[in-house]
Amino acid sequence: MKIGELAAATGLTSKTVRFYEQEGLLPDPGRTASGYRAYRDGDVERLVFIRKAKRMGLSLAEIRGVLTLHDRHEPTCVHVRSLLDTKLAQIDRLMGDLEQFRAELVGLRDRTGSEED
Amino acid sequence: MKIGELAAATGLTSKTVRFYEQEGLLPDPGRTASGYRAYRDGDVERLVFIRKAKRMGLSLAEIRGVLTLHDRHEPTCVHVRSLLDTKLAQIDRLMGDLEQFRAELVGLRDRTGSEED
DNA sequence: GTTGACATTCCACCTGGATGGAACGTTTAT
DNA sequence: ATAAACGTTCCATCCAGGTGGAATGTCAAC
Repeated sequence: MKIGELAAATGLTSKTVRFYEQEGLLPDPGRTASGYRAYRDGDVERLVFIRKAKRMGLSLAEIRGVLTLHDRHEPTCVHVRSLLDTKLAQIDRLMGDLEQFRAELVGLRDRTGSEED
Repeated sequence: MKIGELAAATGLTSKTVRFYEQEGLLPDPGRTASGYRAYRDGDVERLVFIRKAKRMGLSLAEIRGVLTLHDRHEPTCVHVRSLLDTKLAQIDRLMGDLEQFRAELVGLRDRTGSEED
């Protein structure tokens, strides 16, 4: 799989894929004889995870942390578990806040909605 | 209320408050005789809202949109309601995704947790 | 065998969201 | 009346996260 195909399969651009590699989010993909990056199916999954994590508000640095953890199968447990627990706590807090914020927006909408255009 | 007090009350810096004003998120605060910005209590609430909205993933431009809507009490209804509905839909989608992502992280944590340090 | 779509590297540039610092004025406490 | 602590403007700088473009190489189709 060449970079353009990977990009198409994940909704990114080739530029962005190279950028992520450079930022340490993707392992060295290996090269074809002619020097093209050669990706495998697992790389699609990885990029999909990165997109998802980004949407969840993680920075690339945080995502790199999670992926690094995932890549080393050896358990660096204490450090790793605390990283994940921190992230989980943040997510839980965010979800609570979102719910509250949602209510505020609904209030705004219904207020404007009470008067007809 | 001077800018530093407002900043302290909201957890921002004076720099950031001026920046938000410049970006059109805050109305002209008026000035003291000596040229200092003079804020009122409502401005605290407004900045707290801005912080919250930022945490929810809204850009400053989007927040400006919501605030502008809030400021004009006249109903620009169609446009405004659709803006809010779009935002609400995004929030709902995000909340669903967060839940799913949370489960993925829990999976990672429990996998690492299965081996002792 | 040439044309067009794709790949490579490298370097510059862009946006959003601030932050730093210089040069200067004001207020408060002592 | 002077120093510290705060305010003002303006301009440069920074960071994250990319994007654009030049110069060049490769591959597939005709």
